Amino acid sequence: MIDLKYLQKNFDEASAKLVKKGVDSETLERLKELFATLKEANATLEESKAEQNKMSKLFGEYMREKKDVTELKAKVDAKKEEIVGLQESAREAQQALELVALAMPNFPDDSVPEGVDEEDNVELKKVLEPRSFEFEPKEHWALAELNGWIEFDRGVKLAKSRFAVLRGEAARMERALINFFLDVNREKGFEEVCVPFINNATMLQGTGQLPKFEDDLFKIDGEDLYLIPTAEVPLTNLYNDEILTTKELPILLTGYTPCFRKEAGSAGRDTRGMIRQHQFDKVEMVAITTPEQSEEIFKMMVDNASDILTQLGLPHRVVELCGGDLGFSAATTLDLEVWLPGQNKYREISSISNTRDFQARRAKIRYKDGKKNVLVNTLNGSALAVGRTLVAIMENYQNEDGSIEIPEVLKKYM
RNA sequence: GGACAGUUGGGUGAGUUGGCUGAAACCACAUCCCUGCUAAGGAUGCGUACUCGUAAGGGUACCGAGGGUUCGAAUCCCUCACUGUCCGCCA
Repeated sequence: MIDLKYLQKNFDEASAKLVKKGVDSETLERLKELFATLKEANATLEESKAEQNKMSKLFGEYMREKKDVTELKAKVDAKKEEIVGLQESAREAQQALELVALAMPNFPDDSVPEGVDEEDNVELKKVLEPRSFEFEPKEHWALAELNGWIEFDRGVKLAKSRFAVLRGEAARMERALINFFLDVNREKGFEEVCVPFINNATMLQGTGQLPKFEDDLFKIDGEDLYLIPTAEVPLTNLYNDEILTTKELPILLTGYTPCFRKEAGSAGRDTRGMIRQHQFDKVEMVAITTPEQSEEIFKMMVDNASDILTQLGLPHRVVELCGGDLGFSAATTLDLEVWLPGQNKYREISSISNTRDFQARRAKIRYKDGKKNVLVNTLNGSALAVGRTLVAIMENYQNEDGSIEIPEVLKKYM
C-alpha cells in the first residue's frame, strides 16, 4: 500500500509518480478525499467516545458513593446513541478507503524510465554471445517431441490446457535445475526455506496479489486459501505482522515452490509449448532489508540470477522495465531475458523487483530502529524460473539431429 | 472428523464475584549509577496502531478474531479460528 500521509502532503508529486504507472489523477484525488474523510470521521468518533468513557467512570464512582445515577444514565444513553451513528460512518469511510487504497499500485522509483508497455523497456546489457547454428534451430516443443521429454496432451488430460508432463531426462533435469539453483543461492548467503504452497488471503493481500488480482489465482473451494502464484508470497509473509531487530537484517531467503497461475489475462498468448503454464516450478529469492540496504541487495540479486544463467552458458540480457510495464507492487524491476534461438528472441526468465516499503506496509513488516518501528524494504526475484530454463537449455543446447547436450554445471546433478 | 482443555504485552505468567488493570510479578532488553574488571547490586525506562500537539503531553482502539449483553467487559453470552490432549483416520 502506498503511504497515504505522503499522498496527502505531497499530492502533486505523488500523482506525477503514479501517472507514470498509468493511474489517472482523478482516482488519486478520490483516494486523498477518502483518507481525509476517514480521518475526520475517526476524530469525531473518538471525541465522543472519550466523553462516554469519562461518564462511565463517573458512573462507577456514583455507584460506590450510592449517589443517584438516573440523570447520568440518561446522558450516557444519549451519547451512546450518537456513537452508534458515528461508528457506522467511520466504518463506511474505512471500507471506502480500503477499496481504493488496496487497489493502488506502488510508486515507481524516480529512475524508472517512462513508457507504456514492454516496447519501452530499456536494455541495460547483454551477457554471452548467442551461438550461431549451421542448421535451423528448432523450437522447444519440437525438440520435446523428438526426445520424448514433454507430453502436452497427457498434461491436458490430467488437468486441463496449459498443463504438461515432463518425462525421463527432462524430469530429471527439472529436478537438477532446482538443486543447482538452490545451491548457488545458498552459496550467495540465502537461507533455504521450505514453505506451504497454499496460503491464506491475508498473506496474498500482504504481497499485493489480493484484492485486485483474485482472478489470477486458484482458490481452494470453501476455504480462505489459495495456491501460491509465486514463492514471493510465503517467503515475504514469513515475517507478516512482525517487528524485527536491526541486527537480523538483511534477511535473505531462497526457496523452491511450484507456482500456480490462472493466466486469466493471457488468452491466446504462448499457448504452444511450456512458456506459459498454469503450474510451473520456480526458485525464488526474497530479501527483507532496511531502506538503506535494499539498493545494494537488489544489485546483488540481479547479479546472482545473471551469474546462474552465465554458469549454464545461456546468453541473456538485462532489461529495465518502464513505468507502464512495472508490476503492481514494484517500485523498480529488472528482468533477465534468456535467448531462445528456436523462437529467435529473448524471453523473460527472471524478474527482480524492489517493492520498497509497499508490501511491508500491507504485511506490517517492521524493524526496530532505536525506539522507532520502521517499515522494512522487501525485494523478490526469480533465480530462476525452472521450466523456462529447461526450455532455454533445450533450444540453446540442441544438435542438428534434435538431441540435446547437458550443460556442464548440471552434469553432477543428473 | 468426535470429545475435553486452553488462547493475556518480546518471554514466563497474574487477573475470570464486570468499573480503581492497557493490564501485577518475574525474565529479557535499553540507559544510567555503584563497583571494578569471566561477578554482583541499585535507579529509570520498556507493547502496537491510529490520532491531536513544535514539544511536554493528551485522546481512541487492541488481553486469538468477529458479534452480543451492559452506563461500563480481559472478565458474562454467541459464532469462528488456532493450540494442546485423548479417540478415529492416514503419507
